[in-house]
Amino acid sequence: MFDNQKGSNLPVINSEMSEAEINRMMESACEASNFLKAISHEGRLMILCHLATGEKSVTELEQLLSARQAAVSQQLARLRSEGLVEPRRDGKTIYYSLTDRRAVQILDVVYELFCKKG
Amino acid sequence: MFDNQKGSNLPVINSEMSEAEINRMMESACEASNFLKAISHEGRLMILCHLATGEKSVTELEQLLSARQAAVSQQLARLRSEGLVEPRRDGKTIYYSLTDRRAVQILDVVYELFCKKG
DNA sequence: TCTACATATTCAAAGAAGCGTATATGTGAA
DNA sequence: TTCACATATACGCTTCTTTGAATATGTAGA
Repeated sequence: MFDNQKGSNLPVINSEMSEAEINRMMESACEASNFLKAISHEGRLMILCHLATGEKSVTELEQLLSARQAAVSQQLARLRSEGLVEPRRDGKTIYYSLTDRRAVQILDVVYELFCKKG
Repeated sequence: MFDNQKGSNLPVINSEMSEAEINRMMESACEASNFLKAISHEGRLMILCHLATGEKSVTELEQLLSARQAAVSQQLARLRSEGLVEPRRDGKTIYYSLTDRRAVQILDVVYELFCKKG
């Protein structure tokens, strides 16, 4: 039903692909699934959404998410280790901001698909 | 850095939002994260990619993924329960196809971001 | 220096996810 | 009906993820 004819730009995967091409594809799938795992967590998703409107301190995020300090900090650590966010220290507080355009692009689509529907 | 000024259509989340709006947003985030969890698995991601080129039988998918029957079947069950794929029986074999345009759209972006880069 | 505050890290416990083996279901053909 | 094939499900096991509690680090100010 929703296949390539319908405006998708997805690759055609066929049996003529070389082993090298298959391997590259598997690697990409692995990379992509790690990325998706990083953002497929309600709290982390909300953090990314909030950061999309500009940098926020950890305390601000705690309040916005009604979550505990340790939890938010851990979620930020995960996002940091995936290279999706970046800390900036100003005195005692640390501000986080998005660093990865991929996060923004996916977020855009996700928002479009899950938040704008009736 | 990557905030709304940069072409993103993400919502501005501010303190003037009503509680109802916040709740709706939390619900959407939950729904979205379930969806993302469903596709953030290397095997399921590959299944979706393969189905993007047209329907495939379970046996075909087993071969394409070099995975065992039970594993593929379980992954399909998960995708089915999320409403992302749909089975069609023809005799003894069952063909799966994509049913959710959201999967295709996300896949498109993911492919763009993870497979087309240098 | 000591204290308070903001954030990070560690670690154990709880929970969820994925996998393999075995078994069940459904279908067509003999 | 019986058999073989395609697929699905159940169950136990292992591994990954998330969380809370406690503790550590880093910074500013007294």
